[in-house]
Amino acid sequence: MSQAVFKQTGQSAAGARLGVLKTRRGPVKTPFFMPVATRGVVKSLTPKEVKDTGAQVLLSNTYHLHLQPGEELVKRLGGLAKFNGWEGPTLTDSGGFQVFSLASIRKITEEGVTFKEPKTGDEIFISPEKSMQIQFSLGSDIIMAFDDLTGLSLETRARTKEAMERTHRWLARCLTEFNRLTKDLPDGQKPLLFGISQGGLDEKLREKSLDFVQSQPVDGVAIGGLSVGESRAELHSMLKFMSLLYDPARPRYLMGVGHPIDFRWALLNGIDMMDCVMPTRNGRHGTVWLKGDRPVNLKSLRFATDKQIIDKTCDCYTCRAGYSRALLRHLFKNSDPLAGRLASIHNLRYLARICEEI
RNA sequence: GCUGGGGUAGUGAAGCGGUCAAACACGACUGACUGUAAAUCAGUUGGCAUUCGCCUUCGGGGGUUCGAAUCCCUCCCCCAGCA
Repeated sequence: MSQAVFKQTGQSAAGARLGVLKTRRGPVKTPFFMPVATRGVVKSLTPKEVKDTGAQVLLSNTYHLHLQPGEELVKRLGGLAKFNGWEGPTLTDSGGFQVFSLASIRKITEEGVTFKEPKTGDEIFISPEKSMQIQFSLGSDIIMAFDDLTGLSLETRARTKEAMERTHRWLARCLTEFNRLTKDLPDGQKPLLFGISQGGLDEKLREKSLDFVQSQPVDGVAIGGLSVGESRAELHSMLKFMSLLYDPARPRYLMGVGHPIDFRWALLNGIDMMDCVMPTRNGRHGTVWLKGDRPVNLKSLRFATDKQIIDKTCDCYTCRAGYSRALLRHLFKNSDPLAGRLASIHNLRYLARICEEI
């Protein structure tokens, strides 16, 4: 762990932490939201469009980029930033989420996880070491530990403790490999490494996991294993519980949360950074947020003759440029990709503004 | 005018005597989406009732049959070829 990666600079009137996270591509202001660029780009958007929403950091994915086009190719092309044109820092997820989302095609052993891609027939093995190597080759600025994430169904719930313990063992291996890979880099050029805590909806496990991760020389602490199907009340209650357990000196990253209501709650409970597919996926599917965290589906018939912009209080490109709800509905109904782009921009700006205004 | 093919729910298109309110696709409407197997997925889509169900439909009319979108007669309309 390099010294003073994170510095708290204050607290918002509402109670959110304000601070600065230092990365090798420069400092970023916390709190911040990371748009998801799984395959290297935020679906359908240019880097400039993403940046103009106020985004500072992008999230990309180890698993997907390893499959296609492969980290060696990305490395040869100069790393992610050169490859995709995003000049700010990029955080890469470790492939851990795919242990959960691709549960039906994967097999976990202590050594690592084997995935059998149904589309390509490829068999992919990812271990903690392998995940570090891939992320390092991709040129990630914030590397995530490879974790074992389990769901909430009865049979997976039984695995919560086991998954947490394995995540801890794997974190140790990640650290060793990370140190090996980065030992020759000067301090300012090292990527950061974040550890991930698990524990499901069990407070004791959560506390134990946070304690363990924070005992390790990681640059940041991530909360994994939430937003996997639990109720809002359960999510909020756990976030409140954990808010008293964080190391004040390190950034806290809540993985996968992006519904504005949960987002605000997290910020008011000590979280500094988040990512989520919701603004972009829902945007592409036609749903945008209105002031008050109210989602509306632009495809709905009731917008057919609506001359208003999405939200007159919004300063995103889509709203400033004056695209009416009626036009957006028309574009959605005709499958014009511009519709999803404009809605994604609006939703990304919506979350960025929460960070700026909370 | 002759010969052949065809007219099915918003559209295209199956069905060719009962299990047909009628496959499937598209369209339409509604909903879902939280570290992206997701520009995706689910439900509804004749009327009424919306729980069993009831009613009216497959170009029009008339037959045959216990029973027809499906067979026969007739009329109307489309398409192709020949006059």
